[in-house]
Amino acid sequence: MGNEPRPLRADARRNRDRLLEVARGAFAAEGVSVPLDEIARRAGVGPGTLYRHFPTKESLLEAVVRERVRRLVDRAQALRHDEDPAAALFTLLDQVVEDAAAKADLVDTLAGAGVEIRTALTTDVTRLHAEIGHLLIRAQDSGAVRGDIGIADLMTVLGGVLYALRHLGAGATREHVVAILYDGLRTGAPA
Amino acid sequence: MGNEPRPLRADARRNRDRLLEVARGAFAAEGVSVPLDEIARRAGVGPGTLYRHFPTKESLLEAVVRERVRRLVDRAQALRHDEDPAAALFTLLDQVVEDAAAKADLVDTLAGAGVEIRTALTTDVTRLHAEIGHLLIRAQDSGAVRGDIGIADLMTVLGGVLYALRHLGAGATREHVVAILYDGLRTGAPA
Amino acid sequence: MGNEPRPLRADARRNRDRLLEVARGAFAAEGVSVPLDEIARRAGVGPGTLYRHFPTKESLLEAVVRERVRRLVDRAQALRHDEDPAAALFTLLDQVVEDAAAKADLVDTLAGAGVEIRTALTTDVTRLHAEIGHLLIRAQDSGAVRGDIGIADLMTVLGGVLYALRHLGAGATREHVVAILYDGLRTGAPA
Amino acid sequence: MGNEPRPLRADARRNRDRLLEVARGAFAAEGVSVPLDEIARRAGVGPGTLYRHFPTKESLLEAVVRERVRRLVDRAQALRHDEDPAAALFTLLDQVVEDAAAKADLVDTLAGAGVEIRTALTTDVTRLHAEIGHLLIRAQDSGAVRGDIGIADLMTVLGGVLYALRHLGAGATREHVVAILYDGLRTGAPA
DNA sequence: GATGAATGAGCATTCATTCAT
DNA sequence: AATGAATGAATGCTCATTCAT
Repeated sequence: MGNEPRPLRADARRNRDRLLEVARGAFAAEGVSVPLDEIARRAGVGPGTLYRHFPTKESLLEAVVRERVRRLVDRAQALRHDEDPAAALFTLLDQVVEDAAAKADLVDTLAGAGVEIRTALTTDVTRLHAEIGHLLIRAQDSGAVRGDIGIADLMTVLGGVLYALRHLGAGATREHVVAILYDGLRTGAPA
Repeated sequence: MGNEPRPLRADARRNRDRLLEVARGAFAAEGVSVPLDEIARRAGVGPGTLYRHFPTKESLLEAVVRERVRRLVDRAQALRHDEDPAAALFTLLDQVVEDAAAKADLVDTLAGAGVEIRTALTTDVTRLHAEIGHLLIRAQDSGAVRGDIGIADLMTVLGGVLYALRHLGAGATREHVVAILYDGLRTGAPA
Repeated sequence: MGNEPRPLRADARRNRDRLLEVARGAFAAEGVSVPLDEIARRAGVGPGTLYRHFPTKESLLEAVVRERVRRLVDRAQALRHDEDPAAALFTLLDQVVEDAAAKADLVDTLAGAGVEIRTALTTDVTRLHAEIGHLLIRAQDSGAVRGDIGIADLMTVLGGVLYALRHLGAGATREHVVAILYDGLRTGAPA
Repeated sequence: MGNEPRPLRADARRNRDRLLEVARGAFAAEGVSVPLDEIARRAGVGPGTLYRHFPTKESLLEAVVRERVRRLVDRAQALRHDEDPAAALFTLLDQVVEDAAAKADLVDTLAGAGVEIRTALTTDVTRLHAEIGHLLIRAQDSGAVRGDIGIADLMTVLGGVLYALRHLGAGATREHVVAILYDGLRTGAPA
């Protein structure tokens, strides 16, 4: 196809990496409204260079998010055949939560719904859904997780939890928030 | 003190109401970044008229959010002495959820953290917290709701749920999302 | 001609006077950029009322300025036949300076050049020029005031002095500024 | 420290110069209220470009004024040790007048009072005051200039004269206006 | 390939003027 | 005649995107 990203020159690669790194931090800390000029400045390149690597702001956002999604997909795959299915699910959720807790405005944009996500990301998100779905079903089959919910429900709730974690009110703790989610997922809740 | 907002002229009242209505919808659907000019346009008035009623964007946001908060405070107060404390709490949560389900980027901005909330709103939000806190404690005392969480945890989770409901993924249902939250709040969840 | 301002109703007269009074103070203190709404508010009337009396902002400005000009014309006329022509001139200048010293952005707009002055004022300004011109010529004829300048020069310098008085630098005094002008006008300056 | 304004690219330099030129003319002719967009338009650039060079309106004003002030400081310094102190002072005043005659609403804003002047300019203005003050004292010591006035008086009067020159009434001449100022400054004027 | 200057539509806000009540 | 709500053009400033160097 000649369509795959031909290997970049070393300096270009370096710039791209630095831009992603800076963007990750900036979006996480200040939200998606950070000006691109600012990201370029912090990365020590001109805005034109940023543009060469990411032709629109959205494409930069996408790249940042994709990275995270892929990492989660990897983790989910590693847990695919875990012996304790419920533990596997909660371990992954722990990782998602861990990963996103400190992160930001994009993670929830992503996890929340896929609302604004474009084509390129769809594949990765779909795969993540599939992997988590696999873990969910195994956990449900084991009897430890309630059987009345589907993967879409879980993903939606997860988005909400990520959002909540980024907006922990004074006096609230991550542990409590996560505990409520986990207990709500488990069977054994009263009729 | 003669300081109360004297009754508006009929046409002004009409415009103010229309502006609030449009703003409510616009903020809910598109987020707080909707241009004021756009809100004015949709309400069929000039930007100057919007300004006359709401001298800054924040004041408009505040007015929209305040309306909702006050309604919830009223509802909470009506449940204050309900015979079944747990039922009272869940009834209020139902109402919050109902109210906010289709609504808003602001409600969660509100419930989520109080991120950008100014003086005028603080009072109302504080009162809402207090009322829900009262219901929570009564429900905990009755033994039906887990005792290890505080009002801050509940408000934070609630914010997350509202967020989730606004971003229901395809295949997810409001009932399932809410069920997970409610069961997570109840006692009886396994250790 | 039926064109002269028919006598106003008592309340209208009162409003007009109050508006002029407020406008005088506001323009003097804050400059011509004071919003009309603000002037109306301070006068305790609606902007519509202001508009009824002064159909444009400029017309209000004009009215304020005209008042001052007319008072000066009256004073000049009173000095027309004074026994000491030079003293008469300097007395009038004193009065102009006195009048304008505390005043403001309009006086110099006026005195400076007539730059922005419209038809209605022209007559009054012309009369003021004529009166001061008369005093100037008498003072020149008496030998006390330099003969090489004309009324236009004097008016221009006067505008500059008024301007200077409104912008007295720290450490400068009105007396010194005026002394320089007066001495510059007198004969007897060295060749 | 590598902190000096690195040389601009040729095109940027050209734009910056053109903007300054246009701003100089516009402020001079129409006053400081000229819209920035208008200045940009006349310079043939977008408002963003203006912003790149001058991030606020005030900074543009400052730049325009600073240029003039610095030129005058230079001229004053060249006259510091002139043999004829009174001639030196009047020569500088001539230059100020010459420079500003056709110019500007800002120059007088500057000379007049320092009304709106910010930090960056303060230094230059202070230096100009100091230089003119030096010339004034030398001229006074020589006996040719009246001893009862200070530098603040002179600067204030100078501001007024600049103002007057920009508002030369019909029939008035620059020579007459300046002659009045100069003679007012000289000794020998009658008591 | 990199740079950073230029672009220009867009935003929140202001205010002289008009007009329904 | 007074009121004050509405209008809408205009302003200073921002920033994603484009393009000359």
